Amino acid sequence: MRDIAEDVGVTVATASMALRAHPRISPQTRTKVTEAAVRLGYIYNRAAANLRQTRSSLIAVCLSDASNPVFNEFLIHVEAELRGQGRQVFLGIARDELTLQSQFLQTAMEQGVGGIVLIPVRGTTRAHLRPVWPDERAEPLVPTVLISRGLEGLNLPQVLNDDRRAGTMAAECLIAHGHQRIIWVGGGQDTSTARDRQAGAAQAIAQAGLPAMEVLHGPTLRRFGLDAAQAILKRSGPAGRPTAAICFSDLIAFGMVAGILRSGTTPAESLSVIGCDDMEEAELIHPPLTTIAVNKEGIGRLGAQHAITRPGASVVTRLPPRLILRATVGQVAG
Amino acid sequence: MRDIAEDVGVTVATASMALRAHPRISPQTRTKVTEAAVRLGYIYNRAAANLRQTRSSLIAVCLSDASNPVFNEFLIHVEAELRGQGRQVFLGIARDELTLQSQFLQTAMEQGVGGIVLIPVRGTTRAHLRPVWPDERAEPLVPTVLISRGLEGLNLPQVLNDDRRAGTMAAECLIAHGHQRIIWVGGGQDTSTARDRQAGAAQAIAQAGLPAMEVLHGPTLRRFGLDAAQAILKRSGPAGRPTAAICFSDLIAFGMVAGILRSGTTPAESLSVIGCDDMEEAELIHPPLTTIAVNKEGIGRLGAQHAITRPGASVVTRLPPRLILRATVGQVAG
DNA sequence: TGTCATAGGTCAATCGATTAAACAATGTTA
DNA sequence: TAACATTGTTTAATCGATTGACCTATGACA
Repeated sequence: MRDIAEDVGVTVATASMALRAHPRISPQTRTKVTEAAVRLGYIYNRAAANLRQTRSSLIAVCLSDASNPVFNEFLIHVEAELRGQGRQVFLGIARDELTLQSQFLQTAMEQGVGGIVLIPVRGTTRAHLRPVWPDERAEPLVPTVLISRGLEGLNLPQVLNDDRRAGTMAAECLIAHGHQRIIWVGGGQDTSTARDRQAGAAQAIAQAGLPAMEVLHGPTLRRFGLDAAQAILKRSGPAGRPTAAICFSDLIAFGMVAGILRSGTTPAESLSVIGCDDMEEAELIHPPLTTIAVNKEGIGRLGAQHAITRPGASVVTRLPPRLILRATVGQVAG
Repeated sequence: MRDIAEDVGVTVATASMALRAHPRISPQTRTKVTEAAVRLGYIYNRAAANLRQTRSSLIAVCLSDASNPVFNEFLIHVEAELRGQGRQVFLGIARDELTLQSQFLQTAMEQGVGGIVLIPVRGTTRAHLRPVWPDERAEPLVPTVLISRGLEGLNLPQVLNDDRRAGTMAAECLIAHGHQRIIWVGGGQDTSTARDRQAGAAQAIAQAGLPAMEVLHGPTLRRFGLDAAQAILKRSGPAGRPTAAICFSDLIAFGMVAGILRSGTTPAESLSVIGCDDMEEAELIHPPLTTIAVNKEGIGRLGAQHAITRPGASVVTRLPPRLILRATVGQVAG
């Protein structure tokens, strides 16, 4: 920048203002400055600018875990929105470890990010957010938003899927197809997503007057779904086992579908499967997966916006899910 | 930092040195300073430090396209290695657009990154790298490394899979199973990955004295594989069509497998399929996919290292692939 | 006792940009 | 013609940390 100024014969201040098209600068000098900038191959130092302005165009995005592709789908939309808003992504992957997450938040603050989009690791409490939120009584140091997974009693903006509703929709879909013995596969009690979806499903089943659903908690992995499906199908006779499964996540549903095929049958005829998320591949596996679609783009984009302009207090937004009927839920005979 | 200095009763310079455990500072003052730092909730401003030091711990990582999950698998390993080395990730997703890629490289330089890991968008030339490499005769402004996809004649460090070998291995596997009519599905001429894999396969087929393989180029999408499989199976009688397909990427292979199942048959009995990449789900679909495994961790980690410490001139590293025999390749009858 | 090394700090410049306030030149108004 | 706006630019402080040069006790040695 000094070079430019010298080249044109003005001061650095003028050059700075000229480059930012400040109204106080005459058009002539501005063009001269911009030309010189190009000619000299000038590279704007955003970090220096941020330092002076004590605000930053860098936004931290922390994924609890990248092994579940659905989080990458969120990431894509968050990144798109941020870029559209002239922000940059400072990425962290917490690998489901609370300490990694805290460390990342710490470096994010050190790097001077202007906002944070967080898919929290399971078990996250206020204490783990201390790097961004040292004083409980005040607001976080920078606009911070939780997406996809909620954290209760936290007074933080959150953008979530309406997971309770999603669970209900899944159960209702199965019930409408005549299923009476339904099993819940996957999840656990340690994320709001899993808790809410399960609670929603349980509620719908209770409301329909059906026996309480069996619950099989487990990790969000294809492998778990695959093993679960095979185990269920091994149980003696169709009378002794559920006819349909609600999977906490599509990832598990994919595994179940594969497991069912490996057992030599198909989902619709032996064990109906409904997933949740509507991941990209859901319609492209065989047979195509019936699932509850989560508005990943809506959540990602709104989350990104909230990380830029702090929304009022603790706004919890829940976007409605949508039922996608495909081929893995069959009508119960009789 | 000023607050700390005042609190302890030293100058800012001393505080700075104390926090970095400079030998000139006595243990006593150091502990006093560190204590004060904790007590006052001090947050290290890495950007300011980088500004002064004119070097940065931020490393740019640019993905050509996040819709192919294999790039996310690379990302995970790159991130892990960078974090291990005390660096941070500045992420960009180019959505397969050259302009987005150039824009990202520009912002990366503006942000003052210390290195760049790039999976280049198809069609990338030196001109598109100008933001990082303005002067052709000199080195890039910061250590820059290409991973996964190579760019010819570029005098840049590259860490790649040995794609030619991968293509050869795939073809040899099919040939060993008795296949004579083999079709190539996916890819094109615009990435080194696709070109090399295809060339490797073609070579193996020629060497075996078999008729040249049919080629069906197309986008790296499940959908393309699915449609391709159905189209191939619709051709009149087994005599008139290939008995095996080499897919440019697992993603396409997944689609083909689904398409074959939708046609009411299975890969091993009607159209053998071999993929390339060995994505996480390859072993968890039904039937499990035979594929050529790419050393994604090796490439990701080595790439990350090269972006930190510039390796000698233009080092092109090709990591060897590995054949993973699973269930989608069948023996040809007769 | 005078000289010198050493330990432990302080001073002040610096990285690259931004910005409030001061200033000079020109035009405008009473 | 004197007082005042207006326009375009410069001056100098600032963001937060780092660092080479300089300074001051204290103890060691001749």
